[in-house]
Amino acid sequence: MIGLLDCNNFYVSCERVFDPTIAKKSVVVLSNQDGCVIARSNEAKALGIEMGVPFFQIRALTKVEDIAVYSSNYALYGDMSSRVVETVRAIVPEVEVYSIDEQFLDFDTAHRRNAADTGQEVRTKVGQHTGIPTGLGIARTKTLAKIANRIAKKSLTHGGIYVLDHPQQIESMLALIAVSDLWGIGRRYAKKLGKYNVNTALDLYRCPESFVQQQMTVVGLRLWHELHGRPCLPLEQISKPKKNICTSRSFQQVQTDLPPLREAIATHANRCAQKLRAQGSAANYVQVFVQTNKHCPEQQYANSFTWTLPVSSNDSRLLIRYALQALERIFQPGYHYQKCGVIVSGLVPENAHQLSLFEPGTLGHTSGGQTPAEKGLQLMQVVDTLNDRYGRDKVQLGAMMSTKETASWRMQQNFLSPQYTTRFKDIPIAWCV
DNA sequence: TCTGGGGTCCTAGGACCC
DNA sequence: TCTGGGGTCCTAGGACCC
Repeated sequence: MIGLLDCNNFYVSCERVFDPTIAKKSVVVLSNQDGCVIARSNEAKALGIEMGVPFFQIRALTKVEDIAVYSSNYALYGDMSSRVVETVRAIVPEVEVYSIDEQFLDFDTAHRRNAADTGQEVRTKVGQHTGIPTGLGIARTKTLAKIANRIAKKSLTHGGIYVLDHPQQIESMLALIAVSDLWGIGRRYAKKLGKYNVNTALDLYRCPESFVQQQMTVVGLRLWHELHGRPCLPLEQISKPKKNICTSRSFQQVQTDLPPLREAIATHANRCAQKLRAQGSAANYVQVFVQTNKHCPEQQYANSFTWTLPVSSNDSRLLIRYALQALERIFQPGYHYQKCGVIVSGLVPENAHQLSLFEPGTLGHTSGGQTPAEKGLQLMQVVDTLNDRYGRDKVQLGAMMSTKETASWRMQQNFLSPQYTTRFKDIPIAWCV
């Protein structure tokens, strides 16, 4: 049996753990730039606040209804997520961390009592150790576990846990679920299936296999088998290294000049390099993109440029250099830029990268010393160690740093909670920087 | 008139997830 | 005035190989 453990209203719950005064209040958490609502307490949902609604549309309501509003605090949520996973693993070792607030649990290899009892123990311990409430669905496949989890959360009578196993029980539950609510059915497929009068999960369950394959390819076929209790999606305990890494942000205010864009791109390129080093990868391609605000009626512009690096790299200095050259190629004066970003791709293991024939030091000069690439890697390791200990970007490159004139691109976070679990990193080490 | 039979790699576009 | 930021997989078609 497979379990899906899902943290209830995760970001809201994290904020509540450290501020009990909002335990009973309506709470919302906003996306970056305080743009959209991305998490809501049950009370906020009851007020009709939808997922993804722009904040400005509900700002008045938050005043009237005395709703607590938070900017997203990913340092806090990431840390709390790790604590939840740690607690779960102590009871059920075979775990797939699916997202920041969801894990799949393999109850079969846990060699425990029945899944429901073990699951209840997991929920209790997570609550005790972290203060985060959870819902748990248990079934024979991941897709059915997702459904069971929905039932566990929606229905108060099941106390946050639900086991979905008997065929008749599965069919009667599938009849109550819209096909669009299935894991793997998005807007497009829901619309397409609707044309064939396939509206509930049970309708899809009863479709012929050939129809599903024809209309939804092999992805849909897997979903269909999973609904019938035949696992097609294995538990993936070891997270695979990412194949692309992207860092992008909207600006606090639209930007028209090159200098603040250079600063933003340098900052994003550095973050990409950090993420690469964290997973032990190096990139072969660096892509930079810029875009204007598509919600505005004014003249639009969006463009990107991709460099192929001479050697694969995760050196912040090299990635910044290429990223800035890419920016120079696509920057056009006269536009109101709203967003920019850096994508690195063609990722390879950092220790297996292909040396360039022309890279200095790679031919005939390596006997006694290190190549520049090796030296660079060491330097980056030192920087990472310092920043890990003293806080993000305590040591940084000049290209990332702002002057008074260029700082207006940086993020808006008007409702940020304290770094409750990582606060010591805020202690400045100014003289070291 | 007829015009083989395999492959690989890359990219763009479409679909989905949180 | 104000509208997030990441990712994955699959398929079709084109270029190219022997």
